Amino acid sequence: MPRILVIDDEPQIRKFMRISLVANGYEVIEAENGAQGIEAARSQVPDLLILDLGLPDLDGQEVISAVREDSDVPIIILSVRAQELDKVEALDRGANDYVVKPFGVAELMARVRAVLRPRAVKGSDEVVKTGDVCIDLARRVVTRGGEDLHLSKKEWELLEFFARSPDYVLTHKEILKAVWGPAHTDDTAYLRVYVNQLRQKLEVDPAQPLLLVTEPGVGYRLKRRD
Amino acid sequence: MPRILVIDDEPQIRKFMRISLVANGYEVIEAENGAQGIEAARSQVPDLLILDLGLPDLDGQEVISAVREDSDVPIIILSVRAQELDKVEALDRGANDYVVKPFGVAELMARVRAVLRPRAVKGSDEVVKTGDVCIDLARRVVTRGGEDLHLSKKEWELLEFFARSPDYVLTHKEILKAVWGPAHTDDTAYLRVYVNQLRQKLEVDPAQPLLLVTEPGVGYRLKRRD
DNA sequence: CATCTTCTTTACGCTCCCTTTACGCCTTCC
DNA sequence: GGAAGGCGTAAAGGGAGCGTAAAGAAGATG
Repeated sequence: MPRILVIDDEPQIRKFMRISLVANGYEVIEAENGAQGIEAARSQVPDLLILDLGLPDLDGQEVISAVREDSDVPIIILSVRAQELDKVEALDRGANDYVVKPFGVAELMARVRAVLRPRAVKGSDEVVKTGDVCIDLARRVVTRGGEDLHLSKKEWELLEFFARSPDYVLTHKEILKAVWGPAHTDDTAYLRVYVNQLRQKLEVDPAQPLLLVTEPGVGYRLKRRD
Repeated sequence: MPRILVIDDEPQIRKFMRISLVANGYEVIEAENGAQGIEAARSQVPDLLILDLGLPDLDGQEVISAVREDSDVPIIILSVRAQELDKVEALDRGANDYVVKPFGVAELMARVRAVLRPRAVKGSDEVVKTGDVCIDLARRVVTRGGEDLHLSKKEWELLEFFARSPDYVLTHKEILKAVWGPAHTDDTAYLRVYVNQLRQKLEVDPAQPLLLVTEPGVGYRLKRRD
C-alpha cells in the first residue's frame, strides 16, 4: 500500500485528491503549505509526492529543490501554469511529471501508477499459500514449512500452472497443452508421473493428497487450505 | 551518451526530432513503423523510446505492449489524441509519459531528461550481504569475511546483476542479455564458465554452492543467507 | 615489444532429469 | 462377477545440461 503525500493549500482540492487516491488503494498524507510539505517528505518517507506549485508560503519550485536535497521520491507536479518555461524548470529541478490543471482524475491516477510502477514490478509478490506450502511465483521458489524445496524444471512449470488457478479444476488437456505443449494433449502418462512427484514433495501423506487432488476422469485441482 | 529510438512514420517529424535530440547530446535511432520499431527496440537496446501513437501498420498501443514484453526501457508517447482514455490506456500498458501534440521542444527535452534521470529503486539496496560475502553495489567492491576480493570486469558485471535481484531466479537469457548483450542470449557457455569462476571465489565449497545456485534448465539464483 | 591478465572457445565426463514402460489397484460399467 | 480403463507407483534408459579444466585470442600494462 504505497503512501502518497499531497501538498496543496486548498482544503477542497486536498479532500478531492484524498478521496480519489484512497479509492485507488493508496495511503494519503497531507500538507497545506511548502514548509509542512518539506518536513513531511523528510519525516514520513512517502512513496510519491503530489505537489501543487501555487503555495502561499514558498515558491513551489523551491519546494522541489528542497525535497530533492535528501530524497529521490517521485514527484508529480500540479499547476495552473501551462507555460513551457514552468514545466521545464520543474522537471529539471527533479520533478517526474507535470500535469496542468484542470486535469481528469483518471489521467492523474494513470500517471500515479506509471510513476510508481518500476518499484511495483518486482515488489508485488505473487505468492500462493496452501497448507504449509508456499509458492512464490515471482521468485520461482517453493517452500514447505519455511524450508526451500527443490523442484525440477517440469515439476515447477506444472506446479506454477496449478498455482495460477488455485481451487479450479484443470482438465488433462489444459494442463498438458500448457506445460508440455499442444502436441502432447493426450499423453496423460506425463501427468500421472509428475503429479505423483509433486505430491511426494508437497503432501504430508502423498497417498492421501490434500493439496493436489484428483478429479476422476477430468483432471486435477490445487486446493487452497489453511 | 544515451541512445534514443524514435518511432514515427512522418520523415519530417523524425528529422526534426533527430536534430533536437542530437543537439542535446543524444544518439538517435529511427524507425518508420511499428514492426520496425519493435524490432529495433529489441536489437538496438535503446535507453529511451519516443513513440508516435499514429502509425500506419500497427496500433501504437499494441506497440507499447509488444515492447514491454521483453524490455523495461522508458517510453514517452507522442499523440494528437488528447482524450483521457487514450492517455490512461497508454500509461497502463507501460508508457512512462504521454505528450499531446503540438508540444514545445523545450518541454519534450525536459521530459526526456526527467525520464532518463537515474531514480533510486526501492528494494535494490546498495549493499547486499549473503553468507560471509558482502557486495557493495555503489562502491563496486566485494568482500568475503572482511577481506577484499578481486573480480575481473565481467565477473563483477555478472555478480552485480545477481545482486540487484537477490533470491530471484534469473534465466539464462536474462543474464546473458544484461551482461554480454542481446546478441549473445544463446551463449550459455559463458555462463557456465563465469558462474564457476565466481563460485571459486565466493563459495566455501565451490562444488557444493550455497550462494550462487543452479536452477536446472532455467538459470541461476543468488541466495540471501545469514 | 614483452608479459600478464582477462575474455572467449572448445572439449569431456558426469549428473540429473525427462521420457517411457510396466504393473497393480481401484472404480465403473457391462 | 468379470472386464476394461483410469490412476498411482516404481524403475530404467537415454540424452540434455552442467561443471571443470585448459588453451588460444585479445587486450592491458609496463
